[in-house]
Amino acid sequence: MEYNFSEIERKWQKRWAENGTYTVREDASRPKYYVLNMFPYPSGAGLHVGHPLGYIASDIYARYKRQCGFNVLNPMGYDAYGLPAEQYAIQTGQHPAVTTTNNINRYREQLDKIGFSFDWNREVRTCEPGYYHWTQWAFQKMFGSWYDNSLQKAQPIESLIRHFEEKGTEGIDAARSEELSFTADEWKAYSDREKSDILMNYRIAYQGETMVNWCQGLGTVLANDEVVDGVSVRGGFPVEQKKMRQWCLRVSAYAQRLLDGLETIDWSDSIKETQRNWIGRSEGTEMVFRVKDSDFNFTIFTTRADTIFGVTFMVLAPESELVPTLTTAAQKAEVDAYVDRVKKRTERERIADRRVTGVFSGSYAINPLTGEDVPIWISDYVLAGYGTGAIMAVPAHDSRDYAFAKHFGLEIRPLIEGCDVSEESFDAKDGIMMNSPRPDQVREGGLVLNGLTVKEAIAATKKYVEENHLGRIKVNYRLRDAIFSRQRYWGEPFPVYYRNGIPTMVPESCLPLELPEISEYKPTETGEPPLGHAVKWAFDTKTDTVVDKSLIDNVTVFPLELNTMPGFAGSSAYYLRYMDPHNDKGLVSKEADSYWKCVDLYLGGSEHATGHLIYSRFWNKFLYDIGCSVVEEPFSKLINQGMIQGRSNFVYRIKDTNTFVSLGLKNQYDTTPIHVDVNIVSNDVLDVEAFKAWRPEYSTAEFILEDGKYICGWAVEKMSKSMFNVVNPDVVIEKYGADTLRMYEMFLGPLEQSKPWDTNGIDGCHRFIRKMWNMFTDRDGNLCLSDAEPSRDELKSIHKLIRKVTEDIGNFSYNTSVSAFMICVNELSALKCNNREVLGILVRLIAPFAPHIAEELWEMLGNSTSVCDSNWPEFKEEYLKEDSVTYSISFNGKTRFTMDFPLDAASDQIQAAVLANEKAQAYIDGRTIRKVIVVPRKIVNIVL
RNA sequence: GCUCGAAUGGUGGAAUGGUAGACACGAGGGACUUAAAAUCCCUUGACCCUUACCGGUUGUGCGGGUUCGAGUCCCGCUUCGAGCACCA
Repeated sequence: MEYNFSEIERKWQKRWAENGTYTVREDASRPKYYVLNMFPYPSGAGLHVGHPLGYIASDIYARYKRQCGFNVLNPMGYDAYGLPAEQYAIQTGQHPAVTTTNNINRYREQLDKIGFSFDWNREVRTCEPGYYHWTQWAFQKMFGSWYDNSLQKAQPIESLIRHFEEKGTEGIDAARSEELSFTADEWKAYSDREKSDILMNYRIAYQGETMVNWCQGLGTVLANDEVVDGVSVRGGFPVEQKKMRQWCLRVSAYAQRLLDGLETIDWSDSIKETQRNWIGRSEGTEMVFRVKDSDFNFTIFTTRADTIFGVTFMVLAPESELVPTLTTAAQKAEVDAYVDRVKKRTERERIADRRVTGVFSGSYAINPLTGEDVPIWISDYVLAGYGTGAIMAVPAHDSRDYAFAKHFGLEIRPLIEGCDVSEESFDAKDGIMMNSPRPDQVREGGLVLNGLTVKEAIAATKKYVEENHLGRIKVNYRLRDAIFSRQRYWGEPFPVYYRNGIPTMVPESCLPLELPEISEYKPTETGEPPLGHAVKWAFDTKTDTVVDKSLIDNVTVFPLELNTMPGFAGSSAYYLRYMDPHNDKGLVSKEADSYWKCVDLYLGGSEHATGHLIYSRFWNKFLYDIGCSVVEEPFSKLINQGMIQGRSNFVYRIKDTNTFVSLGLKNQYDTTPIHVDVNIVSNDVLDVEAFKAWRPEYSTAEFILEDGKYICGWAVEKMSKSMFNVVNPDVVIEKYGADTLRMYEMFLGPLEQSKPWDTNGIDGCHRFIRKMWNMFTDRDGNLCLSDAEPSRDELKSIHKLIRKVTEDIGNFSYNTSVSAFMICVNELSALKCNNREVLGILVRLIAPFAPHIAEELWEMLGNSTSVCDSNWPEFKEEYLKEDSVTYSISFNGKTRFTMDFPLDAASDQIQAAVLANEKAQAYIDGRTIRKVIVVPRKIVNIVL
């Protein structure tokens, strides 16, 4: 029987589906294991060979865990809302739901061919009402919550209202947008509108007037992680800063917990570091500066309190609320002009042009330690959104302050011994402090830092500032709240209506609030988001139903929200939904959640480090606070699989001809490299006939060959259609089968590393699979197995494999385990092994990697159950034991010869035997032996 | 600028401080074959010695160090990649 992979693979894929082999249920008698991939956005281009890399890796792990006796949850679904489907809809008028469904079907078809162990009964699609019901529900819960800093936990908003009614803001430590202060009586006197506005200041999902990243090209606002270098990640359109009323999520409230949580999870250092950077915790001091000749004072934030004696000016952000207050009449015109100019600049221009600009406000602040007057300047190098939007400038020890001081001719006062500030500032946090003013020059009990190290000086200043009530120790975070509205159609609608302008939640019983049909996917003429086109988009509070907009009377029928939620909304809690995907009473049942708890192994690309992986950690922490998720961190182990890049091939056309010259000879001609479809190139050899047929203009092409072949050049580039380097897994499966594809993708290199797809090595994997197949059958293709006792060599070989593969899967080192399979099969072939027991072990070991052939062979071995339900083979050390051990004998660390010793020989016996050896004497040759080192089972080193 | 990674043959990549280059590709040679494909066997870091065998030198980005012994550990660089970035 020949190895007919297409028939075998079809047969088993069908049988798995029919038998529900991968259906999983909660089972308290078995330990659980939850494996998850980041679910894909089903794009129109379908899968290329890079997509399945992570799925294969996690499928191997899932299958392995199952064979180890775990009840494994390995689900798959689709992140179905997104911009490309909507952009396509704008162009073609095709409903995004239609294109999305088509794309999903295509993905499913491709995925099924690879032989994954997904439980498709648990599939989720973020765009389905049954799913986004719970996205909307979570949003409402966040709206109905505030964050109590003293408990470090989300609380129901009702408890805050109660507190306001009893004590006003007194004694509340809440995460908030702005510091507010009012009494219980004042609270009670506020109008509904005012109360709503005040509560927005505390809610976890809130509406706020904030600076947002507005992208004209996409017609929507974007989150910080969706903007890179001042342009949108999708489309590369310019992004500007604009003040808009938007829904936001108070992610910043969770900054410290998001940071602390990193210590408890098994993620790569680089991802953790990226998240730490993004959260940007910075420990420093807030100091209050009085304004000269005024009752006014303001607060600055600094991490270098020790440099207080080097302050020679202050700087405010142009957007700072302090600017109008601190600008003197004389400076007003100049300041206004400057602020105006800054406002007009887009983020992009600000980044591109970093020339020093600024203007003097006319006012002076008083250094709280020295009493000295320092001028207050305004400049856009200070950001309004960070710290207090105001800084104390120390040009000697901060490069930005230095550049500013040089430009405007301000004083630069060095504070660290031996530093040279004539050319640049000395920013390093080391050295010995100097130049503190003498105690008698400043206020009584003045601070002197001379002679201290920078670190000591920071601590001493902090202490002094606290004790003298000049400010306080403060921790700042760079992490901002997430902007949660998008002016787009293809997303979750907000379950919100506007009761006389006050945002109000539709009752929970009305969820899901379904996305309405619209006639056009563009913004309306009045600039409203696309949902402005929806006719049936008003909320009737009498009947609790969605009704026609024409019925809006603002008495019982109100307009519904026109924004939709961003992409990360639907992907933030999908892992919980997989636990209980058909539940219509809740996101996830208590039982399912307490059984599956959290994702044990999560695989996905590192590009989600500052987006999805922050948002879903935040989202889960919130659900944990309100008792809907049993663990605080959703993903206990994370592996970032690398990207598969394209490997492009080139042909070289001689200028102004239709003649192509092979790589090795191209230097003899003047040539232009041209991308050629990698699918008509094999091992860098061009299929000349296929090339002629590829494009009409090449039908008459001529070739200059080397050794009768046309050799193509190559380069590693992004996998993309325009480079003709996209490889479709279907094509590979057609030619080699899914098992070969799976083995080869793993063999390509370490999972976490990015690497180019290179078909050159795939034959090796395919040969290996055939070779394994041939071990089970004789020359005529008949099954030929022996029931004899396995030989010692066979057992040794197979147990070496058990140990290696078990160890490698644990480390996700799949490329080395594929090698181990090859070695073992070679060894067993050489031994002409056809032993039923040994081959049974081999089949069980390879089942996670190449499940189709494993099932087929497992059946041929006479088993009636799926190999998925077999046990993982047990490793026995005893089979690896040898009679003797070969030692390398080294002299001064250089290996000269080898010797065998009995297995249990003691080191002194070994020493004696080596020294008695003739060869050893030749190397010693009269020199004194200083030392003899015996490394058990490996080496004897004689030091002369 | 700060932070985190990485660097090994023609290529992808292996190596708990202990024989560097496993395994695979490619290349070269051979067997089988009318021929090709497929399959199998041998060689394959560089250099030197040798008719051949045997052998030797050198070798993991660069420079030091620790060690009997370093691709691996320590110190100092170079280059590449990633993240953050007027974040005070």
